Amino acid sequence: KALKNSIEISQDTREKVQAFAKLYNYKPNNIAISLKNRRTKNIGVIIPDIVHHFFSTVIKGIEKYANQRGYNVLVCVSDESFQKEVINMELLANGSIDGFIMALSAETQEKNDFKHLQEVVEQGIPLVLFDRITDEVICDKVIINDTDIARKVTERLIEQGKRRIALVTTEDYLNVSAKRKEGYLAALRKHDIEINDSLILQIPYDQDVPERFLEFFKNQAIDAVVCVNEIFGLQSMRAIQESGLSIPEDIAVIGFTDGILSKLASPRMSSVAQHGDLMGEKAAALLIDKIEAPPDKNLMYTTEVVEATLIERESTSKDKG
Amino acid sequence: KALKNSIEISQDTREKVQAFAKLYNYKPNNIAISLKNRRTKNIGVIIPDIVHHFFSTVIKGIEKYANQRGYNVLVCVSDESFQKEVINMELLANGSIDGFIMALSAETQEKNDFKHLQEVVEQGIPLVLFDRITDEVICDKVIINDTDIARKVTERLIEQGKRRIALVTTEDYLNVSAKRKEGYLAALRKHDIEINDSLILQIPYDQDVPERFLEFFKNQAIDAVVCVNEIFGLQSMRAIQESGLSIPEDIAVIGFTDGILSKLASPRMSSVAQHGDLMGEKAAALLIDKIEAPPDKNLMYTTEVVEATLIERESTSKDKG
DNA sequence: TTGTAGGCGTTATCAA
DNA sequence: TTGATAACGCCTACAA
Repeated sequence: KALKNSIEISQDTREKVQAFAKLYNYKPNNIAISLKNRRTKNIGVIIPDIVHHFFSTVIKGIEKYANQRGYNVLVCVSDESFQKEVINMELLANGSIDGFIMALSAETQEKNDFKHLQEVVEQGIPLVLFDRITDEVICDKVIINDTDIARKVTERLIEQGKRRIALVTTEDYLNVSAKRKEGYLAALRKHDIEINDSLILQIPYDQDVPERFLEFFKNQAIDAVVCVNEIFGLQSMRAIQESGLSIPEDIAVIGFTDGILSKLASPRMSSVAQHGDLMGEKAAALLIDKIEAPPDKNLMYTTEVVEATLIERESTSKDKG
Repeated sequence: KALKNSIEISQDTREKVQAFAKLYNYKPNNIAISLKNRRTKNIGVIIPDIVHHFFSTVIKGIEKYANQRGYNVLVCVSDESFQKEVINMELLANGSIDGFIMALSAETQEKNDFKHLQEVVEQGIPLVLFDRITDEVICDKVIINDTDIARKVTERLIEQGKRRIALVTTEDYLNVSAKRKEGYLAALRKHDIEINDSLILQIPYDQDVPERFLEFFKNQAIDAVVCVNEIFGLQSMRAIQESGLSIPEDIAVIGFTDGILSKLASPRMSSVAQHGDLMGEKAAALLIDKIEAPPDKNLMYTTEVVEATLIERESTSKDKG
């Protein structure tokens, strides 16, 4: 009490106690406090890969917000592996953290197995999913309007007179890619443009195959391309340039994830900003609110949608049509 | 004991106890174990910025190694701020972690104030510094051979017939930049090339000023440039290209941090690989060894040097002079 | 205003 | 083999 300046204690005693504490360099032990309070003030974050700009941006957002509210962030990387995701969750769920924020690994999405998540939810541990989510787990979620922005972006290209618009994407089991593809198709349909499967290039996640890009752009007439991430965007740009075509005159390019790559590409790449830091902040806010809410009021789950925005740069022409 | 299959317990009782534990979904509480054992199996990592490719690579290495040895990783971002670094350290030092791995914030290096580190060391908490280190704190360290590789890289350019070699760097208080500059100067001296201050462009850390690059390359004869990081490398390439010069014929470019940016630039950028993942692993190994060593054997401190390597790509010519 | 006891979930120790 | 008890460091309730 003296240390906490309680008014129950005489000024005199307080000073003495505090002086003594300083003298002996006393610091309350977090672990003991955690044990006592049954809360650790740690939040666990599990992401597929930390080296990707989008995910590190999200972590930064989580970290920033969580620190403000007195929480620390425990980061685990699943490395796109289902098994690592499960192991990491089990490890942290044993009392190391007060709640989880996570994006599903590719393998988890492929297998469609969410038992580990269900279990955590049943144990009453708050969980927030972001970006790579699933409808099969009921919990708070933070996503961007993937379908919508992909549709808008595609329509923007159509407005500019583009007709043979390609899509470079990953495999469909990644829900974000699937949604972006949906938006792309919707835009084409709306404008009565024939859908052509040969204009869709599907590359397995994180596989490095420059030849496929080159082949794709060399062998057919394309006047614009939408890529579901930054790396595909840059690889497309390179392939286009190597084919002797110019950007944006011959082919316009739009990518997703507005990171450093987009800004420093030449020409600078138009890109959909996913606002990872904002997503991180929102996810952390949802999580900490749930953690700190009285146990009875924990029944409502929200899905927050962060509005993605198209940043137009030199890889698309600025004029309307 | 029954849960841990101790032979002191009869087969019969063990089975009963374990069945019961499963039935009630019993999981030992990490916090209580931590309190009892006086160790958390957590390691704290404090870095200036997580969005930089180099740092996220290091985290990945730490994370990977630490997990293998049963440790979790608590990440804090100092955001290049002295104050945040201090706060984060104090927060974690109160029993949340068994040891620290960190790279100093720019501000800390500028102020040259390391009291918070000294304190932690005095408290007996193991500490490993990497990349952004200081000689004033005695602890384990992991660095790359900055001076050496910068010298080699510069000499490589000289071998190729380059004479007016520029350097793009940050302010000198960042020890890595200072060392790289030293290596650059050493190479010039060794080959009797006059040192010209106007060939050194110094940009404050993380400041975005494309004009300065343009001005720098436009207004003087330069035939090669060494950049202390990837971003400066790309900005230089862009400025050079915008000035109508070609890479590597007119100006050869070499960057540091061999990340995605280097690989996806056009032309692909030659770059010094800092092997962040390896640095992370080594740092984690040093730290965990110290944590787990008997308290008397904790007197020797090592500085591990990871050999940086030059990855030659299209932004420098392959031939020798 | 101050001191003491009990408990958070483990594990180690010792007695039964 | 088994069961009881203390201790890790803190906080809170209650007694003095």
